[in-house]
Amino acid sequence: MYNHQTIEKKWQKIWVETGAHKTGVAKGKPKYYVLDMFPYPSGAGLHVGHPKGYIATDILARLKRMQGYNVLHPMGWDAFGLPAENYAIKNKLHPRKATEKNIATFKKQINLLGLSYDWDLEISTIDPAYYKWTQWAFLQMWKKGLAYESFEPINWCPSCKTGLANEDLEGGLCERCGSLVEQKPMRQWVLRITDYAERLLNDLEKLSGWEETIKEMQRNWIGRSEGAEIDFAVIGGDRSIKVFTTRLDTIFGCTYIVLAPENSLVEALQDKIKNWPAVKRYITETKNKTDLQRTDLNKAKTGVILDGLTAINPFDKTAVPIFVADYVLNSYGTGAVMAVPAHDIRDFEFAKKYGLRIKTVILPVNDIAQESEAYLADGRLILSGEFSGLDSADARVKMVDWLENNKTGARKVNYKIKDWVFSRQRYWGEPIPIIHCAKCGVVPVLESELPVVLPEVKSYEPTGTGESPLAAIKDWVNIKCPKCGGPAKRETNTMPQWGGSCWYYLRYIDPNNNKALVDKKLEKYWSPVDFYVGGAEHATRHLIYARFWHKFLFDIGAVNYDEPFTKLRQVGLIMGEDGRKMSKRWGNVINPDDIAARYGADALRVYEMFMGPFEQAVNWNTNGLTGARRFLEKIEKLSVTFVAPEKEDEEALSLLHKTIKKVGEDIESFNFNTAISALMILANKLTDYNNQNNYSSVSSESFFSLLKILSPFAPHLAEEIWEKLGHKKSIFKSSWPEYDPELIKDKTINLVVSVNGKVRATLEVPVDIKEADALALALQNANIKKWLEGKEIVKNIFVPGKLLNIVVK
RNA sequence: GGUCCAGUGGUGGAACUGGUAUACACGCAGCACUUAAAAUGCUGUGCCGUAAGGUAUGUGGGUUCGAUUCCCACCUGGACCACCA
Repeated sequence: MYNHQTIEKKWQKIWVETGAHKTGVAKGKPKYYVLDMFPYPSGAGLHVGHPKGYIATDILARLKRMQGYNVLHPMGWDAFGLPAENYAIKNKLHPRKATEKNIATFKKQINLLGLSYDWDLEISTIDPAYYKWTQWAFLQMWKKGLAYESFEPINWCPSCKTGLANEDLEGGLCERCGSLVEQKPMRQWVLRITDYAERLLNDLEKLSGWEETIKEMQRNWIGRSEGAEIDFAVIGGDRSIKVFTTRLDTIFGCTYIVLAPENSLVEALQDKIKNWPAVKRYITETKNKTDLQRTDLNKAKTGVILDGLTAINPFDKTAVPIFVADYVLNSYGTGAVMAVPAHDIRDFEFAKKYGLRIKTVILPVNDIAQESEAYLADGRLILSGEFSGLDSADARVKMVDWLENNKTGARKVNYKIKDWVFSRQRYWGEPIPIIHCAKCGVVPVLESELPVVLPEVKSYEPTGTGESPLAAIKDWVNIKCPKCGGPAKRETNTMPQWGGSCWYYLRYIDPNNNKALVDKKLEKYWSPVDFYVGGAEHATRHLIYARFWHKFLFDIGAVNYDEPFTKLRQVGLIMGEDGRKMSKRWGNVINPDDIAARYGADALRVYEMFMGPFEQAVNWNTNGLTGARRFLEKIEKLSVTFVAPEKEDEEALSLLHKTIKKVGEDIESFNFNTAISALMILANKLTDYNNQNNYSSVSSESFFSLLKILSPFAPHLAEEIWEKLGHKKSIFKSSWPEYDPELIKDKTINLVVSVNGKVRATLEVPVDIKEADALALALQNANIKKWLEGKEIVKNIFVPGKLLNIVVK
């Protein structure tokens, strides 16, 4: 038994006093940048699930330091944003006070676990010296035309009283508070992330260190589709209708056109709509629907015809009716579609309901088409003029050529990703550094005037007016125009939380730089982040936003690399013992402080890494901790009872070297569970030997190697034993042991002998045994003889070093 | 509906590139130590069977000397997206 409380307190104190975790910058050493996604310091504090990723990166950081790297391993706070602000409002505390308090709690909890962060580099997004550069980057985007004002309807959360980006929704609900999100037209700042869509997509190919699942999620989110934009001339109107389609091969089956209710063409027809009360009513009804109601897949499709208007199919010149229907989204493509009911489920459903014509123009090449539903797959074209007889894929190419030759359409690529709604009508965020002048319009704040500091307000609750609470501070809002000197007003919207987290990993490199976003020499040394770890929930938000921001910084020459994160791993959640997410609501929260106090931080670290594969969600099980604790005690006991042998035991020594190899490899590949399992097997072996002999199996040098490979997992205990065994300098100043390739080679193996694929014997033989010798040995084996009796040997399969399979009949 | 992932003992899980399935740990049972309990140590532990042996990686097929691993179909669960034309 060891007293974890004494040991852990002691070493945590020593590490601080000796500056053990200061970032190394020794010359001639390679660099390694290990980073956690920095947390929002919410009011609830940490539960045992939060540190899982931090423990993993800590193990990696400690390994890399011992391997002789200069390691950058920092931590900071994503402290602006709705959660912090909502917490502050609820608890009647100023957001800054609340945030500071939460940061203190988080930091205390993190430090209990013996994590080796360099706290000298700590940053916080709410620090004006930090957000100066968030604002600076925004201004650079504005200069390049990537930040613009828009008046389109956007997602509006009536409870948080702010506009939200598409990425902030979960199934039509506000991701923060769960309220039904409305569509509300309002002025807002938007970042043109769509300009980067192609690069964000293509450069995923470069990211071989990312898990395929995350890349796939980003591909889906960006949602690239190739197709054609087609002009349909309108009879009875002065404008043509543009539609986007990926299925140009089906155009001869187009029997009507549908416009989204918000389509600008519908607006342009205002005069006519006056005479169409049904249309007017339909549009009003649609506007009153929430996004959730509108996109409910179960509801029947509705729509209304634009009487008297027809559109002309450029291919066959047929006239088709035009409808307005809310199953068409204005935000995608042109907000208008050519409806091909025979080959699209949605159009099929709509056509059935309104009795519209269904014209089949694609026949399956092999199967038989069913008449009761739309045929969606590719096939062979019929009733399609000169294109009849072609296969779909071929037809799409020829038909788009035809469109371009006839100037009635063109090739077109569309993306699902939308521009990033970047303003929030809330207090707790970075002020957008823009001034509105009555004469000059939008004027940027001078770079020399940055940061625009978030002023103190009396009431920081959201107003719901489309302005943030900042609008109420007259002497802050009213300002002279930097261009003409006339009266002007500051922008009162603030940035979303995702702004500050787009570039924080650069700030750690150079946390006090007030002259530039980052010193380029330092950035060149440390960038990119070698290993990045965080939750899967950031796959399509933070990780897309940060890649976009970083590419922009690269384009303006502020950084040297165009992808910020080389390797990326996601942490699997730790669920409650009941299998539900840990939450106050279910009363299943396990607090890391309690566990560390009772079982020790080292046991907690070992247990969390041993629970299962790193990426996978696992249920917490306090019983499982005893296994981790027993393992640590076994090691401690080995150290206390250590007696150096005259000669090392060969088997134990070989196992040690195999374990050194495995643990090093497993840490780098994040297979912590198998690394710990290997350490346990080694500890068990050494313990067994000690129990059977009066001395230990390996030399003290070898035992030190065991301590070293244990140390990233259980740093406190490893330090303590290391010191007790006579070392003056920290174990983390020692170097990671090398395994001896000769020692890990097996001299003999257990050769499996099977008859017809069933194992009948295992023979201990030299590793390099030849087939003939193996067969001769096998044929002498009594059990094998029994199975071969009366049978004829057809052939033998021999896998050197593994098995011999005798096939009989 | 789309995209992706997974399914192995009572439980968490392991198994390299197709080559001894169930490593390691929890739990459980028995034993030792103890006045007793806890702790610790030892032994056992997929299922059927006294054993020999048989059988087992969601289900059903296939390829193979040999399949948890590869292929096809289905069932179940999860993640993300979702009227994206």
